[in-house]
Amino acid sequence: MRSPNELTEIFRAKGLKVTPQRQAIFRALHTSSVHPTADTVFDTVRSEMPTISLRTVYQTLNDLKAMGELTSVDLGTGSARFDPNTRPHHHLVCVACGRVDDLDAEFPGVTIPVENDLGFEVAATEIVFRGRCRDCAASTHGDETDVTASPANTTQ
Amino acid sequence: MRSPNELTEIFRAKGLKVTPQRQAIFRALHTSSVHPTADTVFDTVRSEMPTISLRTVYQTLNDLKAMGELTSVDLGTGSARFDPNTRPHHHLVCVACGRVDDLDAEFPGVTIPVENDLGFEVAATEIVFRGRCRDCAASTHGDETDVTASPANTTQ
DNA sequence: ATCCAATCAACAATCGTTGTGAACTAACAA
DNA sequence: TTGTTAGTTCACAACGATTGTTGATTGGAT
Repeated sequence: MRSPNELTEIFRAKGLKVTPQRQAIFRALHTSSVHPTADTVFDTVRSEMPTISLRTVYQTLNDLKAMGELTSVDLGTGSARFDPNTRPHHHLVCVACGRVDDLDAEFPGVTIPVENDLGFEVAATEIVFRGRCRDCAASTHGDETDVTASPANTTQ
Repeated sequence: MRSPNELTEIFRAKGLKVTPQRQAIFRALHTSSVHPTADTVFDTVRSEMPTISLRTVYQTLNDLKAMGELTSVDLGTGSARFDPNTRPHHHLVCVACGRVDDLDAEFPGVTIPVENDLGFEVAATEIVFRGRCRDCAASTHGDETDVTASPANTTQ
């Protein structure tokens, strides 16, 4: 997570220009608490800069990703979410509202059991908790939709 | 995992007709060890039934999913993978060849730490190990591509 | 054998994302 | 300031994965 006033140096250091579009996109990313999709960023930025194009949003997001200033995650929600948190962490995905929260925690015990070892070289371990966020859990008592826990990202 | 000869009863029990297409798709799913994409199933079935359409494959796959005979997982590889294993399990995803393997193991320690509790009601926990499968690990020594472990499904 | 609902498959649409190329502008020098 | 230029923006179209539509076909209970 970077403070908005660092952005000038971040871009300059890579030889990239500091355009109003990039500033707005950067700001939109760092003020959003949820992990926005490209389209969400687009909508946010467009409210203050109506002429910006979705293409520019994608391009800038990818530039920032290439610079290591953000990561993108695909949680099976249909579109990629962009995350300014570049440290290793896991995710909480609300199946009701689509909200994605970070979980900064370590799970040292999570390794492939020897009896299941297939010679797989693990580079990264990702844990996703699916369920209902506090708000959705509170507001949906009685009219449960289908939450029957399927083990992996069930595609919609 | 079901044996192919169960399929007649499975379909009949749901009032669905046992068509040659469905038989072929069912067979393709249960003989493949990797988790095939719809397109992979399509190619497999087409080799013995050249007239089948991709649309029918998607339709049947979704029917089987609705019947609880398979699950679909989105591991950020660009397309959904279909998995006849309907019991809770986790996945090993090869970043080099895209292969997906099941991991039938329990991780009882994987719960949201109390200090991170946001009132989230967990319905399912999914763990994805990303790295290189045995074959790719063996064949890529020396010409490493970018495996820099980002914590969550890095979108391509 | 007949009939009706179920099924098939060609076609086009959708959604998220990216390629292209021409117009534009931030950054730096004069 | 102004000019130059490399780096940017953006309208348009393309792309891959998936789904909707629909007319024609067909399974199978009667």
